[in-house]
Amino acid sequence: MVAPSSPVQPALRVRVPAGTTAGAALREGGVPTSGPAAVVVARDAQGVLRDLSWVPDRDTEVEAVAANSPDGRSVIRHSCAHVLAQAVQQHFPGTKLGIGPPVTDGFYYDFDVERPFTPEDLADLEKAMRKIIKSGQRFSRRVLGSVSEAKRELADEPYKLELIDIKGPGSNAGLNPDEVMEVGAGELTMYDNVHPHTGDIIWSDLCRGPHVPTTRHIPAFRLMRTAAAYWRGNEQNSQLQRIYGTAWESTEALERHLELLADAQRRDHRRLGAELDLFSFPDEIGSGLPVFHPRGGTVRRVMEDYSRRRHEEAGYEFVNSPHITKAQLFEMSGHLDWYADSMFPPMHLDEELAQDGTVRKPGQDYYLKPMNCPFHNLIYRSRGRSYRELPLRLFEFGSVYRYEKSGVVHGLTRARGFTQDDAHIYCTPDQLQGEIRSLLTFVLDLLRDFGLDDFYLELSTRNDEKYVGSDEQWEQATDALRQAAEASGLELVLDPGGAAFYAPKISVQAKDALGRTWQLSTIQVDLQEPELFELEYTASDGSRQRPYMIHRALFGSIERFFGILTEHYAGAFPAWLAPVQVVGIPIADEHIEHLQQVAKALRARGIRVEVDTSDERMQKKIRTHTTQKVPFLLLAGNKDVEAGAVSFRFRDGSQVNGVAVEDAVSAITGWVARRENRSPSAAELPIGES
RNA sequence: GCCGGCGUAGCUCAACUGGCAGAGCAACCGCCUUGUAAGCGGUAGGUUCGGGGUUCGAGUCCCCGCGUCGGCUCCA
Repeated sequence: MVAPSSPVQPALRVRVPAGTTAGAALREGGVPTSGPAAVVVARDAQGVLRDLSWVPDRDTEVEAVAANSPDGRSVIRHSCAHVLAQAVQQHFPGTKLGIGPPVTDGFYYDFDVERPFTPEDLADLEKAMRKIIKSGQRFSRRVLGSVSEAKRELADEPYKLELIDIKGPGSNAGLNPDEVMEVGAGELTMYDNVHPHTGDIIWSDLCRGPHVPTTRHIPAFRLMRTAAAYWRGNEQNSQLQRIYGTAWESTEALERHLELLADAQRRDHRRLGAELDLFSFPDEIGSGLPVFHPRGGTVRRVMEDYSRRRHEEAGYEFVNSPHITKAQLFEMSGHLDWYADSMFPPMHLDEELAQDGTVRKPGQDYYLKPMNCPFHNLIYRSRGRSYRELPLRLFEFGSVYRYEKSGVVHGLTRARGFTQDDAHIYCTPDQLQGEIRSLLTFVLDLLRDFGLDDFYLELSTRNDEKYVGSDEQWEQATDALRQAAEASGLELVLDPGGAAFYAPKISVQAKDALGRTWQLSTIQVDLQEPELFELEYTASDGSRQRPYMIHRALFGSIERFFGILTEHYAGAFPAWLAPVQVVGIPIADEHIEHLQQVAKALRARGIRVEVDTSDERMQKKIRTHTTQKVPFLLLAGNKDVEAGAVSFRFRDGSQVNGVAVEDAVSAITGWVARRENRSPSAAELPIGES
């Protein structure tokens, strides 16, 4: 999710004389103190964010941090989290506090509470928070003298005590500083919420700050949802109740954010899948196992056909492998050692028992395959290989099954059965670098063809707890990927420890129409499996050599990519992918015949076209097929029939009337053949040009 | 897997504290013959996710299972 754009003001810097508050100096300097650009905190000369009440002990310069800046929003959100915690402890006495940091687009706070929160609780808490905000409590920073003093004050807050302990002298070992706002480097501080008139301390929390000056500087917020979360993110720890909220510099910004969420909901592929009759998840089949309906099947087939063609052109060879295998294969590949938990449990076959019930013949375990690579390795080693054959690129639309935990299954993007556009490239060490580079180009080109064009790369390196192979191998493989990634010129983000047990990887992250990023293609250099499978080729000098192996999936999974595209286009697929590309709508029955002729001409040129001959009125048909997101509607009435023409109506409501049939046909076929990803409209379609 | 919410017709949703399961859309059958986002009328459609329990009586309350949604953890 991206923050709604806001005008970026040049940061205002002012000089703060010793003994003066940063806030006073900034006010003096004329920075806005109300509205969306109001100053909420100051950035000191070292770049550290400070409360406006901060008083430097010598003259210094500070910069105003506005409410509508990324840092400003984080501070507002963090302060809002404090208000939430105060409201919770008022409403539910005895509740223990976890942590409450700002996160992307909002904040959360974790609580150890008697019973989980209900939706009604959220409504009550929001009300209580509004009251607190309106009362204008001051956020007041107080430095604690010592660890023991802190522990005395926080004796009733076991989680905070734990944080103080973990912090230890001068280190934040094991804590993510972005998440744990409670303790900072150097000193322990409390933030007191102080009554604006009486000066009484109403509520306090261990916190490194900074905060907005008063609760009134939280202009707009909303509590979003409740959830459970493990303390310090560890499954072994107790589960706390988390409340998520969002907060913004203005009501308008909040509204924009909520609208964005609503848009995402409207684009949800699970919803569109049902509305557009693309696919479903029948309960009878099981969680995470989709069926594709004819319309979804068409889109999918077009995606696959196009991908096949591109792969063929790029020198791939097509292979096939079965969905199940004896355990032996995944023992050899190491998958059973590492990933047995996320594989479907084995089918035990061919066991024979004697009369007395003892095992006469032990039988075999068969597994559904979670990956295709071991099969491709077997194809590789089915005969002797020569260096002349390399690089050998084996491609398969391979269906795999993974036993995803029940809580993580999510539509098409996280399914238990899905089809990878999987390939394994076997090459010589000399070919590795060139192969990765051309692969990266190939991948990005193909993604662009589907209308995704905003990318960055992520390099996932070895997880030191979970890997096989030698340091040298990992270094070599990682370097090869890094070099290729750097050569691509795309932004490269590091993901330390994110690799699979057998290989480092580059993943292509793509942004969709709403600015959300999705991990799509992955490229992995694997030096382990060729060894495990004892893969070899004969080099030009007659020696036996071990090939390098590259794993790559481009869409990742067809189903997942389908889901992402559905959301990216909000169901309005580009015409070349649309399940139904053209619908003919007669004004009256007597115009059906004319449209049938047009449809015939289109169909002859490979266009997916239907004529709506139902009893409905023309207006209703337009509505129906517009909501079905058909890119081209062709209407015909008396005028059109007499002129040998049709009238275009597009998804956006624009129209071009009285187009000669021949021109209409070539305009549509041209648009589809060019694989235009834009939605056709009167302004976009070059009618009459061929 | 864990915590919480939800599950009523193909879809979206009603049914006050337990008291005769209902509407719109879709489907089907008619009428209307139409120029750019819903013409009119009718018919049919249900073991209220499944199983067990409490009760004179359960869509509603309790237990178990399945599915789903939001998180956490996970994601080769």
